[in-house]
Amino acid sequence: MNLIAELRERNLLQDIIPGTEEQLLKEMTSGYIGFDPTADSLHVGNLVPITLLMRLQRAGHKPCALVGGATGMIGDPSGKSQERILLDMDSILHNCGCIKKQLEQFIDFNDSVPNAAMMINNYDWFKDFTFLEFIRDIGKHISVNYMMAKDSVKNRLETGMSFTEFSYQLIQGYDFYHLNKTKNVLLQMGGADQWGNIVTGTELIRRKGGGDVFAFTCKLITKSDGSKFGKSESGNVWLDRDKTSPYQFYQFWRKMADTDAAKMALVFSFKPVEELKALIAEHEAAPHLAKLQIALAEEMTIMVHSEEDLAFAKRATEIVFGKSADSLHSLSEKQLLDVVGEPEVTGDRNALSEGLDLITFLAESNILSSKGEAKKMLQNGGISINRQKVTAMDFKIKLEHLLCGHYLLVQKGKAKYTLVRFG
RNA sequence: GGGUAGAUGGCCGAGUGGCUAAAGGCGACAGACUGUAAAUCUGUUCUCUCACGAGUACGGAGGUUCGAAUCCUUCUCUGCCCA
Repeated sequence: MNLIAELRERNLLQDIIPGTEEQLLKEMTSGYIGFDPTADSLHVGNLVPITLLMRLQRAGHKPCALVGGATGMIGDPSGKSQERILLDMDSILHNCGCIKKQLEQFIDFNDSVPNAAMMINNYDWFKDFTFLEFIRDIGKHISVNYMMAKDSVKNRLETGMSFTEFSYQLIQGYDFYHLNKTKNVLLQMGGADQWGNIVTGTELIRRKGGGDVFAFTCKLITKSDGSKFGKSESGNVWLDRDKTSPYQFYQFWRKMADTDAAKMALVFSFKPVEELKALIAEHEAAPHLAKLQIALAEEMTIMVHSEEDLAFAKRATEIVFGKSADSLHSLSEKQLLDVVGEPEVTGDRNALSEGLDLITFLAESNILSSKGEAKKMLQNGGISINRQKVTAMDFKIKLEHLLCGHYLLVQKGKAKYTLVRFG
């Protein structure tokens, strides 16, 4: 399989060092991508480099996931308009651990295959590297003029940049050199914003007398409306199920704009390009069916979570968005819990006999942050109880509202729900 | 080290003694329309309060004043120019 040709077909390829395609066709090649430990979970934006590693492995090559314990301490200025706050050592180590664990589920580390994946942390080779050694052995090979010409630096010349961030490209460049020398890694991949850092690495390898190395970058994922990919209503969409539930994760893909769906499907889906093109054609003919979004949401939810999580997400979607409101009332207790999940909030059943004030309850149960907010949401028509919109400001929750005698489904807006159990 | 410009709500940005919880924009949240789309329109957007209202808040600290985001002192940080 020709990886590069496939990426090109998926409109993913941005820059490529000449000879890369030939190298990948010639023999099994080790290629790496770095992940920044900026948070304790990866998010959907990281799925692009993750799928690159997966595609690399599926094409018969050896993927290498680098967790940036060292580079994370410095802060990559690429694409950033401002100096960043440094993370403390404890968080970096913690984040590295979390990210490693997540990466493990995507690529095959089983040594029985010749192209088993590797996981490495650049902190391991930087922790004992002294500053003097570094600037003498490495810094000497790269001129300041060369470093200044990089976009990541040039863009910051006006607004300022610390020496720390300025030196970032050398640190990442050294990674490539080190991996090339010690693990025979010949390829570095990354997002388009990484090109400058990658090239510093290849330059360093060249000047230190190494052999040919290769690299390519992927187009940065952009949405048609210009907003950042991977952000949704409540911030980042994480891969960690405790931060973004499988239902929310499924919804993120399901709600993707029509104009973005075709592009995203090509980027993220592992379905053959031919199949995707057929789906895209279908999607364009009948966009209101959202077939493309659903197909992608299904594939991604299985990839990141599981078949069971997908089934759950789809059932929840049916209840939350389904046309008939009374289907909710016909469910048995088991079906209800199966479909919307375990209750996240509990309430006092005794308070219901004379009616529990909804505004007070929403605020006190922390479903909404305050009575003021609850009142505003209610006024706006943004609150539904058991799929029934509530507009009365003095609405009282009573025993007869409960589903299966115990439960109340509270919705804020359309897609967000909380299941409450009384008694 | 010298000079100079600046720091305002999630972001951008107006405001240069009371009419300022602070214009406008973006973003975000919700509603209508729809297809859980886009575009459009409407409402909300410091905190608490059903509301009246109260409390915090224009980089930090102190001061002038009946009254300060606005004036003064000082500190911190940032840009630019000179050394």
